[in-house]
Amino acid sequence: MNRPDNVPLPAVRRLCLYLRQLEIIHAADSQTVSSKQLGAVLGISDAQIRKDLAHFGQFGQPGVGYRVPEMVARLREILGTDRTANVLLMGAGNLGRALLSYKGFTKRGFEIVAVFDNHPALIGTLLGADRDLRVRHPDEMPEIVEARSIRFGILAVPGSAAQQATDKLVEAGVRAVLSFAPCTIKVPQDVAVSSVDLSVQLEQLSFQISGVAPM
Amino acid sequence: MNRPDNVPLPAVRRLCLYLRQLEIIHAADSQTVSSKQLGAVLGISDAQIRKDLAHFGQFGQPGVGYRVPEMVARLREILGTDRTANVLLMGAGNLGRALLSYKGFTKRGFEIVAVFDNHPALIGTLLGADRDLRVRHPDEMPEIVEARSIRFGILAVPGSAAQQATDKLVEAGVRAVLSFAPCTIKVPQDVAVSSVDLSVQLEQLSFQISGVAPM
DNA sequence: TTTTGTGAATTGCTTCACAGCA
DNA sequence: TGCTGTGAAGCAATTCACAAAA
Repeated sequence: MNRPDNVPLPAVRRLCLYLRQLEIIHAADSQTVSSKQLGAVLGISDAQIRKDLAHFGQFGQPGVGYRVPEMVARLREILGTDRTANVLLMGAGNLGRALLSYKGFTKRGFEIVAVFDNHPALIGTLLGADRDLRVRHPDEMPEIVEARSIRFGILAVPGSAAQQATDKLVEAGVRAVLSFAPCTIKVPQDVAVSSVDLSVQLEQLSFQISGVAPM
Repeated sequence: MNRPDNVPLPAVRRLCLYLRQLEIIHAADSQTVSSKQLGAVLGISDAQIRKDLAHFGQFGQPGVGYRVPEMVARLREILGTDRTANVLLMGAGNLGRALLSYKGFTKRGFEIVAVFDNHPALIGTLLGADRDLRVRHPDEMPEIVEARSIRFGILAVPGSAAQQATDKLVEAGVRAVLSFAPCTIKVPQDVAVSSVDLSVQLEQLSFQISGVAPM
């Protein structure tokens, strides 16, 4: 596939948004869309969209726009989500269990197929909508990762356990970690990390609204 | 307070990380820290840290570094988290309930003090660690927002209900929205939004690890 | 006419490098 | 010496503007 090495990370983030919106547009039976239309919905300039797509070659037809079904397929291919990926969950606390019952993952090609937790009381319990996932001891991780070709790990453990849990994931062969831990975690260069710290999100918002209108 | 208007958003994000790390350092009883030390832990250059802080005036002492307790206080003031803020939760499904039991918010100065949901079966039920929060009908929102001076709203509803719910929040007087809905939401210019789409996070990671090592 | 794809211009962010201070 | 604060330089990302295609 035509995969340039220097795609800005902000552009990648936007490509995900394009795909999300195009799937909505596709469901509404529109066959084509222009960069201007797409940008209007997402709050992004049309030029920005064209530049982002230009990293991956020709997409649209001048005077017409982009053919929606083709573009959905192309974006999925680019993002590597054209087939379902197996995901593991580390941490079966409140947040972990909520993520398990979150249907959005499956809908977009990610399926949680294994759950791990250090807590003895949790190991062996059955989770998931169909109670079909047994919580496993982290020592089983390498075996399961190999057997089910798992590349993604979701980290939903307390900050105090985050680095140790991450090391386990990496050692087991996971290639990408989505972390909800409220701390920085260290990984080897070839492992990708995305950190979602919910408090940090609120703090950013706090800054944005402070000083504008006093309270 | 000394609040410049042109602070880059990436810088604000990093300020939150500095605060988080400084609190950890403070708990470990270190009294001072240099930009170099802090940067090493967070994977950020020392110059970057000094530039970010420079937006808000003088912080440190040449030859010594930054005094940790002072800097924690100053960053909290800058971010507007020097006192606890009341937060409302819209949506009492799986994700919403997990967020309710998440202790990280309280720890960092955000407290969920009201829960709303459209679903009749949920209204009136008691949630939270102490079962002290009654799920309310969204029509009660303006009154509660006013009474409890709520500026933050967490949106944990399905995508299909997201825009309508957002409009309710904004109408009720909420100034900042942390959305978990898998779609773009429209708000007036003076309302801040931060969108955490979990699938988009995984898709970004998917792109990052695709094409590096084949699968 | 509409809309893409793209070099050029611009804006914004990060890194560099060093004067000044402890 | 060690470290901050900061102008200058360099780099990256976005926007502009227009030739080419439908």
